[in-house]
Amino acid sequence: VATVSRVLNNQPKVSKRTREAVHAAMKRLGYTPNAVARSLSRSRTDTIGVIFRQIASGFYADVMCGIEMECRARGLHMLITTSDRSAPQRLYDCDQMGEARVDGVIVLDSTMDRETISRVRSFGRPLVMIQNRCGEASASTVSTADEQGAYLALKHLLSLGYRRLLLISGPPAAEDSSLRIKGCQRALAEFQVSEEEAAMIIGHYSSQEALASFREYRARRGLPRAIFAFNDDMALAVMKELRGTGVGVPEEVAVVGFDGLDAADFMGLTTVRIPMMEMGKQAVGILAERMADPDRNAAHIILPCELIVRGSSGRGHVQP
Amino acid sequence: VATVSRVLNNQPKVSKRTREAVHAAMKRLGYTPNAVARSLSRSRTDTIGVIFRQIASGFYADVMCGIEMECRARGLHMLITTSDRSAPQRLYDCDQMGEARVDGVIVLDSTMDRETISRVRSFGRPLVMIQNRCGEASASTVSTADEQGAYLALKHLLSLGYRRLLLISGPPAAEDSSLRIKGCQRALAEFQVSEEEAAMIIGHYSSQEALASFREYRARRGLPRAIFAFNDDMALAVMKELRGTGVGVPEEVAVVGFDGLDAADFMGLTTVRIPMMEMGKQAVGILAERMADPDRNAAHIILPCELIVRGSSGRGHVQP
DNA sequence: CTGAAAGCGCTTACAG
DNA sequence: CTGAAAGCGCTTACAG
Repeated sequence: VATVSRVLNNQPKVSKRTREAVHAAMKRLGYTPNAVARSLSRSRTDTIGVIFRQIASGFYADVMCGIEMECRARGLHMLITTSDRSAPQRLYDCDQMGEARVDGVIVLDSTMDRETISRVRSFGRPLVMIQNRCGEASASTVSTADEQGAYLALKHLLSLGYRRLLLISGPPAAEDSSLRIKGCQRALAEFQVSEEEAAMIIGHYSSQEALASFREYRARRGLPRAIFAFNDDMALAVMKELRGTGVGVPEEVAVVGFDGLDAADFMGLTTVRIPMMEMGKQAVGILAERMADPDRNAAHIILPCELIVRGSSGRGHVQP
Repeated sequence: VATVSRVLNNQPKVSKRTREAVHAAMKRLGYTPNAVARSLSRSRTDTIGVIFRQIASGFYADVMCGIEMECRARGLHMLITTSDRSAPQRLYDCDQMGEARVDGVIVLDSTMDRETISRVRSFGRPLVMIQNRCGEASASTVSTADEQGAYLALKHLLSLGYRRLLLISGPPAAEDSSLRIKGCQRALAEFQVSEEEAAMIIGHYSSQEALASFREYRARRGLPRAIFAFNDDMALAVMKELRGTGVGVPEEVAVVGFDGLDAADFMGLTTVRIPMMEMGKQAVGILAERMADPDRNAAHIILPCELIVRGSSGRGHVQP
């Protein structure tokens, strides 16, 4: 038994002869190692837990794709769960993940609450947070240059001459959303445009909520000249709403999004592209390093993002 | 130890007093059950393996969402892997899943090869295949009314008066694609339109491959009057190509897809909507039943699909 | 109703 | 280089 184990783990101290004999017997008997037993004795599962806000959304799916690729490359399993649920359910799901003894966790939910995070911390395993650190100093993070991306997007709109801007933000507590707001403020300052020229409504990164807020805003204040939504889902929903109500995009209202989904490409939406797959890969990379060496310091990776200009932002406002 | 186990599993033969004492001690010590050990002794992991063709694609992501929801509802973990890889890599990934001792497997890849499937069968666990049974008589299946859906789609185009049709199919070996071809043939027969009026190119369910085939077809034979692509990804790619080259959709070429992605809604693409989440849920449902009772017969579920008419198919060809 | 004991299938010092 | 033995943390008959 011990020798078989050594052969399976490619340990050096086995004679060529027995090694071959073992391989032959394994083939003959159709033997498959039992990873559960291995996990128990090694107290290591080679499995990472991934907590997403939701699955069926372009952004999360793309990041997950990167995570999956890198897991495969490193021989890791992935256990996934979704966090867009009621608080008790979410805590329960996290506990389940903890009981499964994952070796590390990736959280991808910029709206994640503190309680859930602290539950995840209680696993005592390395944690990597994507897009939001939730104030967890000891967690590693992978994010994108949110401030800069938003700055570029708003600068783009401002330099085309648009004023009367409308920003559609994420949830107030989301770190990436706050950073994007900062980027917008920087652009406004640079163009010496007062912040009154840029109204803001909260869209919670949800196309439905963004749409509801937008309709309300529109009823009260009329149409803005340009809209910058902090993700593509919201931008696309608003763009569809505008066109559906006979408003020309970009002729009457210019629209810019954030993320770089395929759907944005299809729809000709100007956006800020985040390297989603790369984020997923990097997250697995730094997680695996901390799993191998738990004393390693938390790493913080910030990936660049890029403004992609398409039709929805138009060629600029004709100055009077 | 035994008593603690009984408490954790809510077994009846425990006095209220000890039960409470155990709970108190658990809380005090911050005890978390070790699911790995439980799996080893029960030889059951409460985990299902899910093999997708790819993750970052609307169709798969939506089905996965349904799978995840149902897994949560039933207390199952899910281990996922992607099958859109080289054959050796794919086999290796499946072996890894087998070693992890999943209790059951869901395969969602209508292009899956026989060898991989037989490897998955060798786990000796229940298997549910979504959209394609790959000739595995003993596997349960969940699919949609492919023949009927395609029939409705083509009938829609034919009844609008379009002729000179172009079908863009999936891979020849994919069962759902074959069924859709049958549905198209039925519609053609019903309209007494010869099959020459409906050319077919193979798009392999891939927007890139479909686009390449389409360009080649167009160069050789010119534009058709209407296109029916067997999934939305291909339909959207072709629609974008047409508009990008100055061809009006639907004025010059009508386009219809299949799947019912959100992107199709955004783009105003007429399509056949498949209940993707429901497919995922049902797949977990019948898998869990077979996990509980392995002698149960294979189940075969066929969910309805529905034609959603939007702008891309137009109001019909003006008869000369 | 409760506890001691064997067993799930590995890994890993420990002898030989 | 190889095998016997203990141990990973549960579950489950088996006694009491």
